[in-house]
Amino acid sequence: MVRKRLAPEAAPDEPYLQIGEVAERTGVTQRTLRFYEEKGLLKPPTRMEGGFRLYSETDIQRLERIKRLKQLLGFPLAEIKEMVDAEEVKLQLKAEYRPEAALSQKKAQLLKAIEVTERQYDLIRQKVADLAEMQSKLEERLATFGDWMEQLERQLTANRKVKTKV
Amino acid sequence: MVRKRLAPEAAPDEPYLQIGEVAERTGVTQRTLRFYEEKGLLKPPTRMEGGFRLYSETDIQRLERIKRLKQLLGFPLAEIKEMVDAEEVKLQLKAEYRPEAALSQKKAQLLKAIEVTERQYDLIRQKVADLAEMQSKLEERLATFGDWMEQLERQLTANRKVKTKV
DNA sequence: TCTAACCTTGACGTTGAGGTAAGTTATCGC
DNA sequence: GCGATAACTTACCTCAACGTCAAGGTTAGA
Repeated sequence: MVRKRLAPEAAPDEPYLQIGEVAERTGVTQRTLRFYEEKGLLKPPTRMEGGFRLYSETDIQRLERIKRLKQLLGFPLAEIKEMVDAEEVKLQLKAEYRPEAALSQKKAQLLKAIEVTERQYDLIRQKVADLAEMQSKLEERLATFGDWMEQLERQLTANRKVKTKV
Repeated sequence: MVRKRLAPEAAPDEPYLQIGEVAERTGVTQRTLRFYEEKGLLKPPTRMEGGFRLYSETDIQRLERIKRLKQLLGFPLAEIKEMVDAEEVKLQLKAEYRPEAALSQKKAQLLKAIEVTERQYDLIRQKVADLAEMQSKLEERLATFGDWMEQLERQLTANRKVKTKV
């Protein structure tokens, strides 16, 4: 687990990371990284001559988004993939905002992105609402527990008094 | 899938349901019901003479809570079990609030219930916060998309004008 | 009492999400 | 160019959470 070799510093502009570094920094295993790649959740990163994977900062950001969605929503990876893909459309659009051609095609893409995002949004809104309700119920319950505890305490001290009296 | 026989109407007070009815009404499969029982998520229901399972209304309520937690949190069943069990402690305490003996024992139980509930509460609070943040980000994104769409529309109509002119 | 519909247990299969091990190849510092 | 360390692929394993028969017992209604 000790990392002796330095990260490849050859890259001048962007700092590329090998799989071990990425694993360490993000807390996922190398296996998981390869697995996600296999499943299309992460797109194949660039490689060194010898085939070693080199992850860019954007790759890592995507991974973090995946982690987050997975943890927060608990959905199967296939759905997570869809969601992250939808985000990517946004970046794509922003990137190639130049070419004047194919405007209507761009519109179609944008429409789709909007649709997906809206679905996502509704889903999350619903979940927030449900969870909030659950939260308030738990609050109530904790209050009730507090009351009971007080009562119990009173009864206990009362008992002690009786016993010491006898 | 067609249900021809009526539910057992023999029970005068509480309406007990057979496994098929429960499955139909709750949307889970019979297999899942047996599986949850096996895993301790549902306690063994009462049975008819011949061994047919008979679920009470409270059994079903417990099942619904399980479904809800599973859907909202996406946790493994083992954890869901813990959570639902914690709720049950509450009911237990309420039920046997009579016996004056073993007060301190009751206190211990209550303390544990409080602890578990607090853990649950914190967890959910955190989740709500995270999801709310994600929600607002999605909102932003949708707004941005809207702007882009407007721009696109403008460009498109401009294009059309040019073409018709030529 | 007979039968259609329902239920029982048992056992094996499947899918998702990785873990683990083996054998081989790369990289890097010396 | 060598040795240590890290990565690569391939393949099999695991665990959770059910699905899917198969073979037989139960129940209610005619």
